Amino acid sequence: MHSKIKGVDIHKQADHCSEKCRQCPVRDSVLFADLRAEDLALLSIPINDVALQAGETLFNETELSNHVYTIRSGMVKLVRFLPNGSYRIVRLLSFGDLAGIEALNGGRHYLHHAIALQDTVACKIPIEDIESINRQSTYLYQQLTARWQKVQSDADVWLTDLSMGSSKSRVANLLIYLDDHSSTDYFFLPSREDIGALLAVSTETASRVIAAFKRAGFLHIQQNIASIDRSKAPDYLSE
Amino acid sequence: MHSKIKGVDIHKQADHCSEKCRQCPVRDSVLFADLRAEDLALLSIPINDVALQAGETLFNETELSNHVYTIRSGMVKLVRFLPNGSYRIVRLLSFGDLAGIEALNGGRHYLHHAIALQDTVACKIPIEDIESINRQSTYLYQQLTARWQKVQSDADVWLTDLSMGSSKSRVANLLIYLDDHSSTDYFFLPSREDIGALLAVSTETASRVIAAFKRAGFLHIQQNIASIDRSKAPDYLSE
DNA sequence: GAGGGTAATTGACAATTATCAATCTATAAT
DNA sequence: ATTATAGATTGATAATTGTCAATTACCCTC
Repeated sequence: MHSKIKGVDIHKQADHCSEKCRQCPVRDSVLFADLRAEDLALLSIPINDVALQAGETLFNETELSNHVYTIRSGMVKLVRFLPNGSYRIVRLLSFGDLAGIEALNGGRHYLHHAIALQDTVACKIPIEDIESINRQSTYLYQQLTARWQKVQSDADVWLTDLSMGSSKSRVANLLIYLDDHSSTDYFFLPSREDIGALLAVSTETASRVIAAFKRAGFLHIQQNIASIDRSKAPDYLSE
Repeated sequence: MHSKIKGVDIHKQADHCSEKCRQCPVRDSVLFADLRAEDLALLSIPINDVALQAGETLFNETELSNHVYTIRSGMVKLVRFLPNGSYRIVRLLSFGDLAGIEALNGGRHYLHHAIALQDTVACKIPIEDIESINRQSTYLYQQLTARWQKVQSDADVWLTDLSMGSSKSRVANLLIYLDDHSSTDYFFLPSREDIGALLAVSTETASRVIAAFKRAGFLHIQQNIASIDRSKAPDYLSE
């Protein structure tokens, strides 16, 4: 596990949000997509971008949950540590996802550790802003419900495609998942240790299967950049 | 898999909801807990109870999602079928949980099959009612957010306690989960096939572990009624 | 370019689990 | 009570996966 230092805010000083959000390049697909201009004006508390390098922590399970984070680029893993010291990655978040959504339920702290898998930029939104908008209008609720809904369906994918079946089918499903969630024809391949924690298999098993997929021509790797040839996908998917 | 017929409505005729909900014995802990009397009066569409026997279906994945269901007693399994014919139980719902919560996101159909594990009573609530209340007041949002939040934390439990580690630790964690979610000192023990689908292990493995726990005195069974002696819990929990 | 350190790969073996099959048990119907 | 039936248990074996260890590949710094 490599949980390095906390990511630093790009914009150190307070920064009135409305103008920034109106110009946000991903506004159409993120949390405030449906907000009218007058709703945006309600935001008085600064919204800052956070840039993380691979391995840096977005938030810890124990820390006060005063913000949610919209992922603008990159990828974040949500990690849960177990009493015996092992850990599991329970979800991956990418473009448009909300990290720390549980903060909206009034809890004191987060449910996971959120750690960047690769270089990541996130928009840090104070909970107070969300609640302030919610008091004045109902436009956010539809967006928030959609995010919650995605949490559920992502969890279902994890439980059915990535947590059962043989190690080969799990790894194959993970590669397809990563490829599907990439906007390019290649994607970032996590370390073998992370793949193990993603799929609940040992690091060595993850390595063996990845190596076999490379030999079979199903997977190609250059550095951490990978691509798959679906025509050579193994036929035991979902086994 | 035994997915029998659809459960029948207890109250066949339309039934104005407000009076009924005010008298609902579980109102304090279910969806409408925070509603004031004048909000309850907004409910014009009938809300009916549904009684299911073990094995009966509450809803299918393919059916139109026009209702959510508050579980008032009993237990429901959420099942996802895989392309290859196998299936997995991705969650268990009991007292106070909302089944079909994904209907609130405007989708056409449900994400799972919901099947009663034991005799179950649920309160069938039209989506239109929820939306109608939401247009007039914000009291429901806090309740709904809490339910979504529970979906997330339940999924985390599934992924960490019930989907990784040895089969023995998974079964032990399941027994503790079932015991914790029971209001009595005993609980309903699912069939070995269902335990297998819950934990992503084979039916035979589930049977072997259950039998071993019985021999060890950790688990006691009479019919489908089970209880555990935590002092005899195996020490490899969360392994 | 050389060296150091971390991650990945591979091997050998042990442990766990799935699979196939048989037997046993409990429940319901006759 | 008897029998039929489905579920539970158990056995034997094969397949998969984990574990421990060694080796190799790769990246980063100097």
